Amino acid sequence: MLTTEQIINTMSEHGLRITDQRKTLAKLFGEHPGYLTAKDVYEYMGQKYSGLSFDTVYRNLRVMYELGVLEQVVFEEGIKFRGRCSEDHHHHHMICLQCQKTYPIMFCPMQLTDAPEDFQVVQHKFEVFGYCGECGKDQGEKESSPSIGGKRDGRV
Amino acid sequence: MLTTEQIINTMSEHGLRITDQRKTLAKLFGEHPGYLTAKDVYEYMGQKYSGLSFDTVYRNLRVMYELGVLEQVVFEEGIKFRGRCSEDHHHHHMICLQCQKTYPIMFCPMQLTDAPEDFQVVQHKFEVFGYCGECGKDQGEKESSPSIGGKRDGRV
DNA sequence: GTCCATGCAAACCATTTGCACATAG
DNA sequence: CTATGTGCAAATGGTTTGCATGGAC
Repeated sequence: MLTTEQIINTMSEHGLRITDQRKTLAKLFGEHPGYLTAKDVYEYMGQKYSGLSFDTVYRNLRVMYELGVLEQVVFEEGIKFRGRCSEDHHHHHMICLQCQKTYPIMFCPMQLTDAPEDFQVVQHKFEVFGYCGECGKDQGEKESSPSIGGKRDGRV
Repeated sequence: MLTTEQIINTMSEHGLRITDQRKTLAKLFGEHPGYLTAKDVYEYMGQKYSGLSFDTVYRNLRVMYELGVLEQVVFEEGIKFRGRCSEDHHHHHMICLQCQKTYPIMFCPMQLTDAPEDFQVVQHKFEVFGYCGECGKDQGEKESSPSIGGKRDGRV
């Protein structure tokens, strides 16, 4: 995953101004390995910036996504963001339903999927959901305070 | 995929009233093999029912989904519906980006994914996107009028 | 006749946009 | 100093809800 500095540098190189809010965003995504919704981010940022507005968060998430420092994934509950994965080789993810951390799976099923007949493959998705070692322990017990907003609803 | 009759019967058995609109919905999903958004459905139904309201469409889609006659999948553009797949064994799908038809993939990559360490797998998603034989031919040319709203934007 | 289904209007939620002021470079 | 970033308010788009009427059984 990109580090806080890498994120800031990329933004700076592309002519974006490094405001205090953006520094905080970079830090958040540079250090937090899981997926966050716009709301999660808003709530987190809100602790530090009292007058914070939702639209600024959205704007920055979008800018960062377009710049390529953030990834965006569609879950059932909505869109979530995380720092871009710096793995270079193609891979997939196991995603923890509680803490939302992701673990790379280097195995890609496409190699083994006999693209049938005349189907022209353009893209594929392979994602595994479950509970990671950390979160597997306290199965459904007390909310074991994940780094940021982790609800154990199991929806995907 | 479920047939029109199977859909209607299931609804009837569960005490739902078979209105004309619901018959049409059943027919739509019984005959159309691809994914449709609520809007697609609304537009299609609108041709036949002039006073149609969006909320009724939503309500019926929801009821049918909860009843299990429809499946629901999250795409980047939003949620889409299709008739429930009648394949009984676990399988995945190849989805045509143009006509939205789906083709089953019986191969499941989970067997081969060495669930690493202590990760407790709960669910997985494996989806392949591309163009099917039919749609592959006229690559990006004129809109070859897919059964219902097929835009070739390739987004997933 | 009873209760569910429908249309309408309004509420709701997430996201986007326009504008004036604040501030990084 | 200038252009970009921000907060505010309002618009937008998709979806849901409350209510009274209409229709299936």
